[in-house]
Amino acid sequence: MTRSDAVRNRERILDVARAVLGEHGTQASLRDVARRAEVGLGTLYRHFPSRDALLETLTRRRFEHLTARADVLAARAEAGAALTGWMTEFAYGAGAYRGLPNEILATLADESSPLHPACVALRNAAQRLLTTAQRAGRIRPDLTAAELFALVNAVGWIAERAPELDRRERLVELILGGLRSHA
Amino acid sequence: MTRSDAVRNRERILDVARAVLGEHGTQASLRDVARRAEVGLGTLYRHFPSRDALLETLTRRRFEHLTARADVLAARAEAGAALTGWMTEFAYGAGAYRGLPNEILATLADESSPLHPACVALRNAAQRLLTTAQRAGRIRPDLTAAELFALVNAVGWIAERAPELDRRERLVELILGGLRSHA
DNA sequence: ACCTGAACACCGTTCAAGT
DNA sequence: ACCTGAACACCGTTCAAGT
Repeated sequence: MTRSDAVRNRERILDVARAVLGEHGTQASLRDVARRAEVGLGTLYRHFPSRDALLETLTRRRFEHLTARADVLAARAEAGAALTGWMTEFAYGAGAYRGLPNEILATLADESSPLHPACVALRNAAQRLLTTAQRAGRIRPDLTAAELFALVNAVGWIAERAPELDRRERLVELILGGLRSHA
Repeated sequence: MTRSDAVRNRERILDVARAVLGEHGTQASLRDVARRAEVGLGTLYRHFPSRDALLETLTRRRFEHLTARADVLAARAEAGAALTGWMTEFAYGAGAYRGLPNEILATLADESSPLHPACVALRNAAQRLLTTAQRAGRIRPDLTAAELFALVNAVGWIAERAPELDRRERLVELILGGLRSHA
């Protein structure tokens, strides 16, 4: 049986973590989180043994939503529009915390991370949308899911460090349409 | 007159820094650099008051070369090919140290950094190539230099954390040509 | 069953003391 | 004119001691 003070601490940590990571990004001080949650440092580590474990809990819902959205869009929209829409939603969602696009791409290559499965699920969602769009002849057939996934994360990466480039749909459109003139 | 031990220390620090940053990227421990250079920690800080100051010295030549290359390519090649070539060279050059694309984009918004002028020069070089390519009708006229510069840095960013995506020319081609099918 | 904070091994940065 | 390393204020992570 989990003690009531334990569940209360867990909630406090998560609430504070959301605020602190929202302010300082994924590299925020975990000590600071423990302090502001008025909880011993060991308590934070007991509930979340690593930064990625905490991040996994904070982003789980959002990631699951994005994974599900891929299939919803694929069912409702035309293949090209579905991919465009998902890329935009993903670029905004993955930018929830500064440093998250970085974390996602890094975690994809780190099987030991508790965040790994969620990232793989996201990449697989991109893969399904991509295959459909390619079958419909809307996306170049040589594009791989790894490339697509890297590029859409790059959109989030760019947006978070160039204030004048924060409109994700614009960057998504540039990448989908290319930089060349089609006159 | 600068003392001979001072110039020797400076060289030692730079040699070691090249190795350490090559191994651990731009976030490498400066303490580690001082230790391996067999130099007091204060000596490192005397020669390079900040991480960016050290980085500026380490990358100056490379950045100047890339800035100059923009004009060489513009003079020799057709406008579209010049831009493609420069983007590829830039993506490889900016990836000299892990974390450098990140640093470049961040520094562009930080006027107080000793690395700032070099980054502005690079962005201006991109601007010149872009304008020429747009006048020649090869690149979409609504693309801004900030967008182009962010995207080419993103190529380096992607390449350094996705081992299977390390061929910069492929990523440059995807961004220039777009993801859509042109069948 | 869980909480706590001291302890350990790191960091970047500054600066008084030395040569 | 320059070098040195202790000192300060941080950090992530672990773990013996407590309730």
